[in-house]
Amino acid sequence: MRIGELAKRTGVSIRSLRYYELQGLLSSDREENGYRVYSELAVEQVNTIQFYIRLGLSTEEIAGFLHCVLIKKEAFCEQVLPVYRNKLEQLDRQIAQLEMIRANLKERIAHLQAEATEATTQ
Amino acid sequence: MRIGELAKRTGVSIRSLRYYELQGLLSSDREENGYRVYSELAVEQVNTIQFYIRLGLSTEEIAGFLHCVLIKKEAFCEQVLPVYRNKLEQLDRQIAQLEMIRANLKERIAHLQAEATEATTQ
DNA sequence: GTTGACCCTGACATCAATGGTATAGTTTAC
DNA sequence: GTAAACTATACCATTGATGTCAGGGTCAAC
Repeated sequence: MRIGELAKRTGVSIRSLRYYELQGLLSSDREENGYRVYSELAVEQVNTIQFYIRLGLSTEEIAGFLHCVLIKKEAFCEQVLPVYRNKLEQLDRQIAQLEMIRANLKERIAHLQAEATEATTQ
Repeated sequence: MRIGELAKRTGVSIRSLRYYELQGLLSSDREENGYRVYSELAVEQVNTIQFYIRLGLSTEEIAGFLHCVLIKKEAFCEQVLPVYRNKLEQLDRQIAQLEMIRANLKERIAHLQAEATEATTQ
């Protein structure tokens, strides 16, 4: 199939498919006219890429293990777990930071509301 | 004082001070030679800007109420509370999304570890 | 009169994935 | 044989605050 069909069947834009290729996540053969040609497997492959992207991984991180995952089961790809653990730590730090900001913000709001009430009751 | 001294006294880079000016957060007089000149008040003003930035607000959001906050108490600036509430909602959404990703990731990790144990005990 | 420490503006780079646009060649359907 | 639909590459834009560099003034001390 050509890129337009792959885009339709995966729900991923043509633009993104070409980007994945540039990032080494997806390969294609070419017709004589230069058009990209994909096998049926490409559909599953793009779905797999999307799965990892939704898991919060960057294309670069995915590139580190995608090839292995496509030919073996994920559990047999030793590259996967470190990436997962790394991302989890990163996520924990991000969430902690956002929660700290959130707490500060709530405190400010409560403070402002208290002052407003005070002004009203005076 | 000139920009270098303001930078030292606030811990904010010269680059950022000029950026704040561009965003309308900070103003300066100029010497005849074009050098920026700041009053003592600028130190506190920059600290105030930093305070809001650490609270997760963008320079654009800060610009919406900074002028008022600098001359009145925050509680008397009606522009502040909506920005806070808005940011809080946004933060809640962000955190919820990250936590969903985190949960998925933990599940994947647990799954992989279970498979690894299985393989060992076989 | 020169060195070094300041200051100025303007512009590009960063990070990441995606959208959009321009220009041009190819295929398909009528 | 032509119009519509598809594909190709190449490039710019987005987001936001900051770093960094280029090229050039200014000023003080020696």
